[in-house]
Amino acid sequence: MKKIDSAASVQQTEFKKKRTRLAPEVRREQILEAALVEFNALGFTAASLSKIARRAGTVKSNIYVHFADKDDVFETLLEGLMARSQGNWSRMQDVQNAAEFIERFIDSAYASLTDDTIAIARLLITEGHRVPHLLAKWSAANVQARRDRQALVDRFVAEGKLKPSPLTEHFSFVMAPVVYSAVTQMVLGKEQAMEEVLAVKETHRKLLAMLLRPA
Amino acid sequence: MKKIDSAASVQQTEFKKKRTRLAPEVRREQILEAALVEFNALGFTAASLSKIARRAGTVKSNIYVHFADKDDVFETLLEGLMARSQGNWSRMQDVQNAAEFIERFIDSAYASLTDDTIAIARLLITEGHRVPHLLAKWSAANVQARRDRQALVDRFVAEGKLKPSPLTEHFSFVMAPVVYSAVTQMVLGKEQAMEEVLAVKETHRKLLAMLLRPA
Amino acid sequence: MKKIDSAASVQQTEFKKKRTRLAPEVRREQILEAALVEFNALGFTAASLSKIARRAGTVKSNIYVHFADKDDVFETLLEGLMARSQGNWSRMQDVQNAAEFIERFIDSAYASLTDDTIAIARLLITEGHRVPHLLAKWSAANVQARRDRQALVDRFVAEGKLKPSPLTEHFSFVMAPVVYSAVTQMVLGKEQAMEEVLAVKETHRKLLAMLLRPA
Amino acid sequence: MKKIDSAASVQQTEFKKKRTRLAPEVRREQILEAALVEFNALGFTAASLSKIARRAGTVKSNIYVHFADKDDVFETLLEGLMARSQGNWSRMQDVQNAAEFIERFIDSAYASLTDDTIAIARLLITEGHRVPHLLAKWSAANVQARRDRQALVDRFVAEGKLKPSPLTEHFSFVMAPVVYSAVTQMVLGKEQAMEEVLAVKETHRKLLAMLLRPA
DNA sequence: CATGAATGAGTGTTCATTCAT
DNA sequence: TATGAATGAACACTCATTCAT
Repeated sequence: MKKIDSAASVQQTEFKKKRTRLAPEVRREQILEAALVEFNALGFTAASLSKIARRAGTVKSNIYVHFADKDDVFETLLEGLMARSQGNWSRMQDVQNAAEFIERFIDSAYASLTDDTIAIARLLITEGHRVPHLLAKWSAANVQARRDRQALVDRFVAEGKLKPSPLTEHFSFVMAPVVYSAVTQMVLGKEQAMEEVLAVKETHRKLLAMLLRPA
Repeated sequence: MKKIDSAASVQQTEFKKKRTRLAPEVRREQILEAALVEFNALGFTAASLSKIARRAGTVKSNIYVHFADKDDVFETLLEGLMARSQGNWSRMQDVQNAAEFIERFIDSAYASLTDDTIAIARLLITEGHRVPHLLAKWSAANVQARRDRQALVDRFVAEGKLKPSPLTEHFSFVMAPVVYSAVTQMVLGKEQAMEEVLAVKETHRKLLAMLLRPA
Repeated sequence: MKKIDSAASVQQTEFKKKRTRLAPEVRREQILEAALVEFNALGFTAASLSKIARRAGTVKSNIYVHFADKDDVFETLLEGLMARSQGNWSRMQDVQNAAEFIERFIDSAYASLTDDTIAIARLLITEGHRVPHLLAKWSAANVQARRDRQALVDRFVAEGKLKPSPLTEHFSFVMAPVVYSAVTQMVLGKEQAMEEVLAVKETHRKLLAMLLRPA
Repeated sequence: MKKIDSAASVQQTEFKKKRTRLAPEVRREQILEAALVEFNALGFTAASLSKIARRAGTVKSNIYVHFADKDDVFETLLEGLMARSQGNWSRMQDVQNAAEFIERFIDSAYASLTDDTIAIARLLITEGHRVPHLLAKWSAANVQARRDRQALVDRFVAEGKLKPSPLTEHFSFVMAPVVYSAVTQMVLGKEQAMEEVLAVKETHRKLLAMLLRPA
């Protein structure tokens, strides 16, 4: 069985590190950071605590000082990522017209395709079933966010800022090309996907202009 | 560590099955079928050959009679799935007008969101890095397919059957809502995703009508 | 923490043994034999499967081919020992008089203080709570055996072969010095306990003569 | 592997206790008390210092302030128990006759079957090999005690208070039913053993009356 | 082609013990 | 004296893989 390495495997310095004592929050953060890399590269099962520990500059057993078990590391990680990755729609509240709306949306939506977001998305797809409660939470948060955005759009439509269309009626649809871009990145890698993602982004922008701008 | 079970766990028949000798192709197929279920439910690493074997009605070591190793099972599986899952665009060659084009596209695209397709997509996302050569192959095939479709669309546009727009210029964009639907199914499960998927499909249909129908 | 070795620790021959394939019953028996030694010397928790395996001439993982887990090894072992260690009272059925009764009883009772019996007794005391169902089974078997013996004694008393006394009325009491001897062996070891055990045996014999012989 | 819990598991108070500084002797005693419970319930190896510490209201590492290591805790504990558990034969010095002798003996012997005594007995049986020096010490003390009692009995016999018999000649034999009762308690638990223990006690009393009362 | 015994490398987890504060 | 972070050595258990039958 070919072994798949965790992307850039950890340095194998021969020096025996002295035991370094860190504040728990610091250690936790380091471990979570390492866990993100490993879980994301290999998935939950294939990722090993020893490697995570080594990447975090400590040893396996020390992980158990800070987390209950492997699941706990995973859940804590995913929870943190989720909290951080709440889309930022507050900036859309006060747009003046469709052009501005589109510009802000496209910019922030495609800017959110960072490594972290891709990571969390991938983990949700591949390992979401492991943490149904988190999934439920995330799902609920998403439903709410979607509702908020829909309300916002409805208001803009009522105010005549946006043109009504099937899109404004079911506005979560607007995320489809963003998700599509994310998936492309997941499968092909950031580099390989770049070209297509940029093309998608531009097409997305143009189509929104067509669809949303009042006559 | 919580164990995640392979959905409906394998029958535990108490009878000791006599050794049954099958034609190699049959056994291979049985094993691949079982492998699909397990790999899809658990991912490559977490899936175990014993369970696959049991599900296929044989024993672990017999897998090695038919495949080189676990990777080989996985690759063979993915290769087969890919071959089978080539979208069917041949039926679009002879459409007479935009309405027909849209209808056929929407129908076949959303009909392709079967368990199998979702399975392969998920495996590509989660374990694609394991089989870079397959990924490359699949990627190349996709690029070609995209090109073909683009050519088709270009022709229809030239023939006046479809209205030119940013969408017709970058037609792979049209797959975004389908991919979005697939991802929704992956994350939420078929049941939970149903509603949103149907809504997306309808919105998709309506928007295509707006965008593609010549004036 | 001082390590306590399993009595005579296993030979450390440097030769890499070829893999030897044995009939499952043979392997099982070898493993159980080794397990008896280790469990008896160290107790359940302190005994390790690797050592048991090494002592049995195989490797840890092979134990899992033949047993479900450590508990299974333990239970199977204890069950086997119990089955084998049923006291042999059948020979007492046809004694002609008190002298013969006493002789046979003393002989067989103290002859039963073998290493195996001591081992099982010790395991019952130290680890019995681990296998409540076995304990219950053993307890039930003992109750029954005690009843049988009591009935036998009652008959002999009725026949005038034995003199009635508080002892004949509650005959399980007769085992007390045997258990006492067993415990002495457990605590002091066979060698150290020998003297006391022999003295107990003789005193036991004499007292039984006093108590059971009809006037 | 089933986990065996320490009977009534330790309180899980959520409050973070402030560090409380105690006089060393107090802490030691608390730790030993907790250790008795845990060692007795689980045996030496299976008992864990963290649980002992938690039960003692402190933390694992604090144990090392008061004891050298786990073995030290165990030895200290056993030593203390041994010192405390010396049978009380001083009250037998001045008995006037066999009846009184028997009464006092039976009462104090069976009264000694407390949880503590059972605990120490069990620990001696299960873990005695861990502390050979203590075992030797205990053994020597026992030999001496036995000799003292024998001397006492010899005197009573000479004084005509007790009737000579094989029992008076090898008087340690008299402890056999007590040990038997202890073992019954160990194996079956206090509750389950009660009935048999009481019966043994009465039979013991009656037999002593028969054997020791001068004609 | 089929099987099940055998095995080494690995995993998550626990635990006694150390150390700096 | 008290604490909690750190660590290495173990352990039970799993699994892909091999091999003899």
